[in-house]
Amino acid sequence: MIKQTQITEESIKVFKALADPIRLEIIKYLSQLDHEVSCGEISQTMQISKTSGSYHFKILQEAGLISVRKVAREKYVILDRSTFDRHLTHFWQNL
Amino acid sequence: MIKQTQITEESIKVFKALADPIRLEIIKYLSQLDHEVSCGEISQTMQISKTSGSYHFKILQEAGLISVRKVAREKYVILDRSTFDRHLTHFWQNL
DNA sequence: TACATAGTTCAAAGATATTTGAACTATATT
DNA sequence: AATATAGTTCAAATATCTTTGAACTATGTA
Repeated sequence: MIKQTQITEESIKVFKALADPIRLEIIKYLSQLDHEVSCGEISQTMQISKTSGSYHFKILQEAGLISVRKVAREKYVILDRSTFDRHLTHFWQNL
Repeated sequence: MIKQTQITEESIKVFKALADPIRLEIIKYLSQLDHEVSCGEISQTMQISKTSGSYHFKILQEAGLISVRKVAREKYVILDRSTFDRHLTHFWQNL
């Protein structure tokens, strides 16, 4: 029995998360590195304030597009490609 | 020479267009029928006002997700699957 | 011609999303 | 202990998105 995704809040969250230039740049950056990066490093690279960074990471995380690992003071993020697959690559199957 | 899509207004428009429950329902409906449908029929099916329908169709059209053919008084819409392919199925290639 | 139908446009109102700086928590360093 | 660093939270300001109804254009029909 294969789980069929509906048009859920989940899909909407994913597309909303993708519908912003800063967040797409973050995703692009993460996809090029393909390893964990600290939030601070990304904020610096994107030239955004830490507050703004924190906001965008929360949106990305709640959409399931990144996963987060906390190490002491720092937070490391990495793409969760399975979420991209589910909602983008397999868009028609899940509609 | 293959054209490389940037993180452009175009991508943002597509994701913004997808980030709304009504528009996702419209897309779902169109994908099931797979033929031209009038705007009025969709508005009725979705139970939205014609003004609201007109607004959402414009968003979808400007994102390139539907194409439109005008026949006298009526407007017929159909999905443009190539845009979905470009931005969803081939998301990573175009990033 | 008079009326109906399909869809658009406009501006106002309401709802959401984003940015900002200040204050905060928690950890690290001297 | 004192200071610095990484990140969060909050509320206010701003920007953007969506809905609404009224007025509109264009076409079809009696």
